[in-house]
Amino acid sequence: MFNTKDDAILYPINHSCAHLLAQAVSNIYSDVKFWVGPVVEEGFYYDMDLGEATIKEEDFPKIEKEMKRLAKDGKRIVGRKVTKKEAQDFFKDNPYKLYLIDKFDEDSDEISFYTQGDFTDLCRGGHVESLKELKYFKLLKVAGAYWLNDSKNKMLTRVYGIAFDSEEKLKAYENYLEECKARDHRKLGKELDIFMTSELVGPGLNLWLPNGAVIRRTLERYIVDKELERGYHHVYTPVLASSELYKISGHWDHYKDGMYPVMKMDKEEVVLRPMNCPHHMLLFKNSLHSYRDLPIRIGELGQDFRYEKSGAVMGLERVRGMCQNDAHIFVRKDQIKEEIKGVVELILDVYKDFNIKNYKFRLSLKGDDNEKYYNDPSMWENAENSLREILNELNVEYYEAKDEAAFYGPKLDVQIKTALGHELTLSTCQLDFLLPRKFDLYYIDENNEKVTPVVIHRAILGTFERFSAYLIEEYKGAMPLWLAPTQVMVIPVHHEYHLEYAKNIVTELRKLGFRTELNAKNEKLGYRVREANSQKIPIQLVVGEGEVSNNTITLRRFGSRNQVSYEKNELYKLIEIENKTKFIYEEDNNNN
RNA sequence: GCCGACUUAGCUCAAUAGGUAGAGCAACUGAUUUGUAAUCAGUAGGUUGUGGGUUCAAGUCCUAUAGUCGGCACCA
Repeated sequence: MFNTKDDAILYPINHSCAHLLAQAVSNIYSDVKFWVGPVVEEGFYYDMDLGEATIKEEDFPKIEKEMKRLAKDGKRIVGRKVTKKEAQDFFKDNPYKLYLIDKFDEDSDEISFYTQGDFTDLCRGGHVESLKELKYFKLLKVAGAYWLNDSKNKMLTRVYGIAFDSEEKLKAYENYLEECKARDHRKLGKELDIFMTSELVGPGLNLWLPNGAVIRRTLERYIVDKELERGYHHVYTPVLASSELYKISGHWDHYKDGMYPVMKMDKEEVVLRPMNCPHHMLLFKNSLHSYRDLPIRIGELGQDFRYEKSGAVMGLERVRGMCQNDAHIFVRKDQIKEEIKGVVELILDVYKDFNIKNYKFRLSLKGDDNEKYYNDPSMWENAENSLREILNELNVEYYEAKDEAAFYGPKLDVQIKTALGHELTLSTCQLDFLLPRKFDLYYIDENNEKVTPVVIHRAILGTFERFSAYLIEEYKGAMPLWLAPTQVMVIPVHHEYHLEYAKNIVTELRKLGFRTELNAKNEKLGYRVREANSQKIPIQLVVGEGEVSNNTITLRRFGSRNQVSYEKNELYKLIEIENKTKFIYEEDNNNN
């Protein structure tokens, strides 16, 4: 919607604006050493080493004013080629630029400078003609960012901004930011009483309030039923295990720091489990399997704990206590393709029910770091090629990403973007040749030989925490009927005269399985309708004199001002069908 | 974890320059007797995240600590 990076018009504007920002900063602050200032999907940023100085958000007006002044002055932005020597001389006091220049060959003819007035930057170009064209821009935020994206390096100051070619677009962007904020699941989660946290419990450990519990329970029932339909077998395993289990699996070496510390008792040493795979490996090992038994699909709504870094914790999106919609599928090599197809089908099927459309399949491949990935090149090649082959056969669109695999194998991840623009993995399907070996798993093949199975790790809803967060943001808190915490609110026009009739409706609807509440407060009807709307209750039933005498109900939906009267049973049937079809509401901008 | 900011009533927010905390909503009580997005009045509600410090005086300044937020790094 606001992609500045791939927009032919906005790219140069944002790129030049990054230079303008740097120029303004260099005029205000002394001894600033600049790193780079690229255009990103939403705007641009510039990274700089300010020495002892800091830039705060309250400094933005001052910097913006200087940017405006420079822009008004309207210097031309002029590019020219320079030699490596020339570049090195010019930036001799800037180790960051020298690092960049160093990457060029001695006789490179690709080094260029861009100059506007008294400010010159090393840059490969892509600018507007003159600073005059930069009129509609805004600085957005300031943050720290490690040089070269490496936490071992110095942290530089990064200032983000965005620029447009018209006032309207800038306004539209500001509105869009407001809209995004309104969708934030943390805000809605508080307003709609979905979840809470407490310092007495701890960061990243969420408490699901009754409304959130309904959403979660509905998701749990839904996905377990879907999986049972597809031949999964669900299990329960403990959230604790001996630390030995993770030493065998290899997780200990890779993720020790991300695990809650060991609890020591007399002779035992246990940890909170960070994932369910090892437990499921043991389940497989519990009995002897014939090649005829495979695939074996073991599912669990597994509660896990990970000690996420304090800066990473975020609402229900990144948490320390989570419940995974997990499963491990034990297959023969010849079944891999079929089974992964089944998983992808399930994902697509589920996404349809939730009306999830903005997702991308990502083939997550290993990187070059041998510490990070299990060292067995042929295993990796095999696994990565299998996944790629399957994706091509399935004819689903996907992109490949290096250095995104698990330590034990490549993944097929489904990536989504949250209301606040974070890219996250919602679903995942991982191919693993390693853990079965580590646990000495085997089945007996047709020649009576022991053969190691392959494991497919998969999570469709990912974690209930993250999936709920995503749904809340997608639906703007207005859950479709089948997921709504309170599905029906019955409102008698008069809190005494029509109470009996209203109560009967509540009883009848509850018998039909609807989560129904009564609002018979001594308040005006308008007030109680307003309450139902601010709680985003999908079905609001008003009954008064007319309804009582005709045995009817007047239906009002969340986000709509229409009122329609129905014969009682007719209405019950209508909403029963709607509940089953997982009806998705149309967007309505009049919602609160 | 790192850089920066923030934290005042259940919620959303006020409190000029340091002068002893205030409003709306919600809650409670009463009046009102309601036909589709706020009926009226009253009552109660706070060791200003927590611990130190400066000062005659701290919500306001300093310091430590916790939590939250924005990024970065991380994400099995």
